[in-house]
Amino acid sequence: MYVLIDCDHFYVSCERVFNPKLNGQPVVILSNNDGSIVDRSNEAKALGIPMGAPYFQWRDFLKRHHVAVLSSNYALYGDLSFQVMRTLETFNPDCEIYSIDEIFLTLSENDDPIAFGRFLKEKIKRWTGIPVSIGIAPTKTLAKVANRQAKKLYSLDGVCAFLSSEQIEKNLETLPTEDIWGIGRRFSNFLQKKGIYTAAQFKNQDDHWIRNALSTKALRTAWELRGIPSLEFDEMRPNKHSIVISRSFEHPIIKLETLEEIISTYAARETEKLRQAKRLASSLQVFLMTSFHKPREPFYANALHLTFSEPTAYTPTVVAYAKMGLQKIFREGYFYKKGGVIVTAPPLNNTMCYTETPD
DNA sequence: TCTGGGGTCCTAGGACCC
DNA sequence: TCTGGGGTCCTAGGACCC
Repeated sequence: MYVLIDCDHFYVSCERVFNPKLNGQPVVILSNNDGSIVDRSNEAKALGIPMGAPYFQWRDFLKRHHVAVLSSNYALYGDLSFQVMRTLETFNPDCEIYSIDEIFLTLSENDDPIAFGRFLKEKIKRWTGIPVSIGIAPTKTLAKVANRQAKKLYSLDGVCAFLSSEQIEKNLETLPTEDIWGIGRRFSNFLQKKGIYTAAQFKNQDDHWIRNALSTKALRTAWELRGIPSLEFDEMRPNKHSIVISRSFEHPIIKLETLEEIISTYAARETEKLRQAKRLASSLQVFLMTSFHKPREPFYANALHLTFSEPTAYTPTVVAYAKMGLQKIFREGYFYKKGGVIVTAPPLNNTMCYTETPD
């Protein structure tokens, strides 16, 4: 059996650990530039505030309803995430850290799923202050579904285990395709056009059809929904393959020189990250785009991939390449709203290890 | 005025080689 | 009519995730 532990409205919960006055209050957390709402408490959700909503559109509403509004503090969230993960590892070392607020682990036959889930939930809350919900099922994808139920049905008290195929079937019949883990908006729209609206319908489709019409990944998702484990369980967190720094600019930018400054800063910061991780970048991608949200203005987006002559973490080299790429994709006369630099740093091996360079 | 940032995996197609 | 075929590596782009 697979167990998925998912922290409840994680960013809000982190803030509450350090400011208990926020308990029971409606709270929202804003994205980097205070651009949009990236997390909200149950109380805020109950007011009808949607996830991802642009802050400026909701500012007055939030004020009127006395919603606490906080800028995000990723250093804090990273810290608490680490504590939650470490707590879990003391009870079960076979953990797969899936994201900042989710962790998978496997359960042996002998354990009572519900009792184990309750035990973990209580320990994490007591040791870290973070509330979690727990889903338990025969596959990771089904554990996701169970976790959703655990959050939704108050009577379950945060722990939901799928212990029979009847129970699984019943849940999949009411699960819309767009809420299946691994099926996004694009695929879900496509499926609906074909008359497939629920997870139960989806999993019963022909294998060849799923593979050809969607993807091999979607096929694996179907198997998982049928109860056949088809996703890997990575106990060892794989090394990152790429590092991204990208930002929406506060104001639209027209001039190349301004963009050059910004892109150079991103590139320089990435070399710091590389050296911290003791990695070398083999290539770099720089991208640039105008706003998605201005249908009347001309849209332009472009990206360029450049490979270094040899893997590097040397700031001047990376900055020079980033600038060179930028100059090639830059077009006069557009209002640029977002840009970024991605460096790809392949998994570690002996020859690619970073060693001190005069920098 | 103002709409997030950081990731993964898969595939099709081109370049190159024998 | 038909112009070699197969393997491998790389990249761009699309789909998805939190």
